[in-house]
Amino acid sequence: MNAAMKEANAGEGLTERQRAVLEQALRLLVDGGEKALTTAGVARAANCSKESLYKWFGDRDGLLSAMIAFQASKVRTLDVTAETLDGASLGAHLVAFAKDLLEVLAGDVSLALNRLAIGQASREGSKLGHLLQERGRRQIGRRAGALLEAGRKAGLLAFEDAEEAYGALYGLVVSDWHLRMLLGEAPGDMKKDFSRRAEGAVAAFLTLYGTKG
Amino acid sequence: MNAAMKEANAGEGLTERQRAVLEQALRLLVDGGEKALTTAGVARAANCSKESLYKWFGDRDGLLSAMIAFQASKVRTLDVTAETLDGASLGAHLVAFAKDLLEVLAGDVSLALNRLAIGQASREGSKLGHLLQERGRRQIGRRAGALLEAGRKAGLLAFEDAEEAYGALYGLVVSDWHLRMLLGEAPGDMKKDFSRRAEGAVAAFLTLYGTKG
DNA sequence: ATGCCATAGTACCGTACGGTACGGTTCGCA
DNA sequence: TGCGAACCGTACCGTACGGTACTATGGCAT
Repeated sequence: MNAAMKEANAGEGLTERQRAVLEQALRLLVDGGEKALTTAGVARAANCSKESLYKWFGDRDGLLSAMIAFQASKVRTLDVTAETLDGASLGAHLVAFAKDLLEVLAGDVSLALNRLAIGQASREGSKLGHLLQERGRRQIGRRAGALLEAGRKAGLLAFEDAEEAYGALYGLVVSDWHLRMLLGEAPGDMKKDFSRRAEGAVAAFLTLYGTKG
Repeated sequence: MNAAMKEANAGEGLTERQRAVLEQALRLLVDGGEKALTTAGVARAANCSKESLYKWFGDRDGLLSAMIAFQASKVRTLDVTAETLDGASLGAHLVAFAKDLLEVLAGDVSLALNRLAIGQASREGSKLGHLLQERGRRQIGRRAGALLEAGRKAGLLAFEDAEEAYGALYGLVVSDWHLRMLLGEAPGDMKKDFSRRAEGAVAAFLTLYGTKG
């Protein structure tokens, strides 16, 4: 594996070593929160030197940004193939999307990064917040947008503003669960309800935007 | 004003002086985030001594908890009088509730306290998170619950699980706006849409749970 | 007047963190 | 084999914060 290969398959301009370091940093963040994410701690956990951290990422904020970008680069939302949709398959796709959304939001890495970005949102013009928004929400929003658009093209959904319809779907699926998990409510207690919750939310969404009613 | 009076009209066991100090602490938090909320900074801003802070609130976490409890004690949700509801007044009440909800969530003190609690959620068993949840959400949830129950008693709403119906209303109203504001998106850009948003959400909610359709 | 209590202001201490500098080691390459 | 780059481990520095101690001051009751 030459240098070009190393740089290529990361999705970002990162070497394997740097990705391994970011992985350890994420682990630290998940386990102990932002307070545990010290430069010395990352260096110790990843068996690298602080000097290398500063050389690679500039400063602590650069490390945080790199962690967000790295995590986002790992979560690739596979685009739905534009197959022919009928009522049942649209419903199934929507339920699958809803479950995935809940699973992603309840993931410990996602929760930790959201907590990190929110905690830093007051200062620094919320740079991390915008990064997280851009890298995370845009991706999953596109998948939903494509799905909704396909449903409309197939005559199964009726809406004028796709953004509004997506907002309704998101709200029905997530409600205040995300905030509650961010505030510390154990996700473990909730995960068993994800399926039921996703199905109920999709049923309500189809009542609002489906053409069958 | 005697000592008993001082203690009485706060809603918490706080003297006027202590409430004034907490007010300054909230101001500091709103302006500069958690990083700006140092014991020395609070003492300087409130013209009090650090020793008094520790005497009154124990330690820094006690100060944070007191800030949350104090702020919650200020926001009293006036319970709706159980008047006779018709379709129009129920809709108006729901829209008013939705607007209030959005206004509260977009308030800078609310955002700052939520950011604070979320930032500390990883460690300490999320004590602040539970406190915020208990003091804030329960209040507004009760108001919504009473309203929904009144609507059902009047034959205007149909639902089996009030919690589920409330979750749908909340999701339709808030969607991901709260998270976006927590991540730093300027609330100023959104506030002008609150009315339209509240009305649309209530219309969708009535489509789902109203008895007219 | 006098003693008591609460509190402001300040000085102080220990610690922990961000960031830098330096010696020693490994590895690729000529 | 020798050289240089990258990097690890550690030591170091300045700063800032949480928390404590001490003094001074003003009000209040006896």
